[in-house]
Amino acid sequence: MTPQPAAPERQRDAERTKAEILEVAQQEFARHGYAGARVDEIAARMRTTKRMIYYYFGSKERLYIAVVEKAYAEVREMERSIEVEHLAPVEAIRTLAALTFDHHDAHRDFIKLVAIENIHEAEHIRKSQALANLGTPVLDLIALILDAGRASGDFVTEADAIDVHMLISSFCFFRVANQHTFGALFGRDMTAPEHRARLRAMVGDMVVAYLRGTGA
Amino acid sequence: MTPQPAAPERQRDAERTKAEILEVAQQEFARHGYAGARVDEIAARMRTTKRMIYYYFGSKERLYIAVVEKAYAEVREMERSIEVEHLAPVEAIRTLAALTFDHHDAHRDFIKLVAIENIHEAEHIRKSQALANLGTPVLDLIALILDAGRASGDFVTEADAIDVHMLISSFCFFRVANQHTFGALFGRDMTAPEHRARLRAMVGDMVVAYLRGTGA
DNA sequence: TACCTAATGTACGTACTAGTGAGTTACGTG
DNA sequence: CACGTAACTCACTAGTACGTACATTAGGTA
Repeated sequence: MTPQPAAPERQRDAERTKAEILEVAQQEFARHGYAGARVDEIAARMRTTKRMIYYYFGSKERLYIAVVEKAYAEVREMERSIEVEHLAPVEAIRTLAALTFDHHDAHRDFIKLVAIENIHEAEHIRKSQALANLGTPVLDLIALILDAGRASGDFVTEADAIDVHMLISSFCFFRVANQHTFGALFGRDMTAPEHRARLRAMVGDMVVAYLRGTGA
Repeated sequence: MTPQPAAPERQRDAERTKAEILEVAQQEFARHGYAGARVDEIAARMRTTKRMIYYYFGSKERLYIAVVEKAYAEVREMERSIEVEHLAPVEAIRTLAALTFDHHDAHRDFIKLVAIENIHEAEHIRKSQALANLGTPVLDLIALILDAGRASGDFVTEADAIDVHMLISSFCFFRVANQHTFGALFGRDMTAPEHRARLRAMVGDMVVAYLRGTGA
């Protein structure tokens, strides 16, 4: 982030235009779903025109895939920045749960894109080479914590890293993704500050209790 | 289900036609989302015509709302049939978790409709009078189990019925709703028989461990 | 400075899609 | 069996949405 002293401010800047398209497209797709999103609407909300969307991305579908790829890349970037190796197993897993919670809380558009992609049975991300090669750093991290926890005797569980990731993700994802129907049917806004704080602690308690093996 | 001896087999039957429209529409909406669903496609998959959809439901949106109302009504019906009052608290909650798991497993279209409705921020179910009055029998049931569990000393938790419902639902919902992206990214099919059985047990272990309060 | 090309704007075409107008037929009722 | 109405068919329209042909310009380079 070196501050350019008097930015060039080119009128024509491919990178800026592409980035702006992706950002607006992400909002549009997240708000309306793939079929409900309007290419014209994306164009109208920018300083560029619809022509540029097709110039850079070729089609609505390829634009959508680019949006999803970018969103996933950001998640992986965040996962890679997690540092919990210096913590004891119980604290490490609790911290990981809290960070996952915070990440879901902060990236509503990403959550919606994942939900949309699942409605289409992941047909788009399966087409994406970029996503297949992203790797899953968080799984390695969880595996390390689980091994340490079993060695120290804190954890008594047969669950593997994928299970634990699923356990944490399901809680965090559901709270954000289903907030609207849940709120409408049960009269509770899971994203309101008081519930947010309580549920953030709850996901840690839940996963630790489970890993300690007292539910069997 | 009294078997009619030589069914009347009317050529014109409003109820049958309406029911068929709802069934096909449920599939179409679940598969493609609200915007992606095609009224013409729904009509093409039936013995009736598109005109009848408008004759009975008025608009694509009102048809969609009718589909969602019917799906939710079936869930509530199932919830009302749960009988666990004769069980000890730990077994009661474990049974409830397993039944919830089975229900999510068996109603994929419903799961997708809920996901779709959340993408649209529940704007449709908020319009529905029928859904506001459905009630939530499962919450009363959980409240009873929680009280019994606290009285018996099995449960040491501050969580209320809505929290516990959310805990169980999030796990069961995520496994089905996110199976496609999860499978594509982590290479594990959470709906494959071996994982299905394992995860079914896991949701019970998880909620019991949490309620016993050993995670704090 | 002349030139070339990436980047951009304008206007339009084609196909689709929700919704409808108007006419037709089954079927319960008196 | 006549009749009225609910149930149904067919053909059509108006508007929309993705995508593109063509014209234009900025800005780097020789």
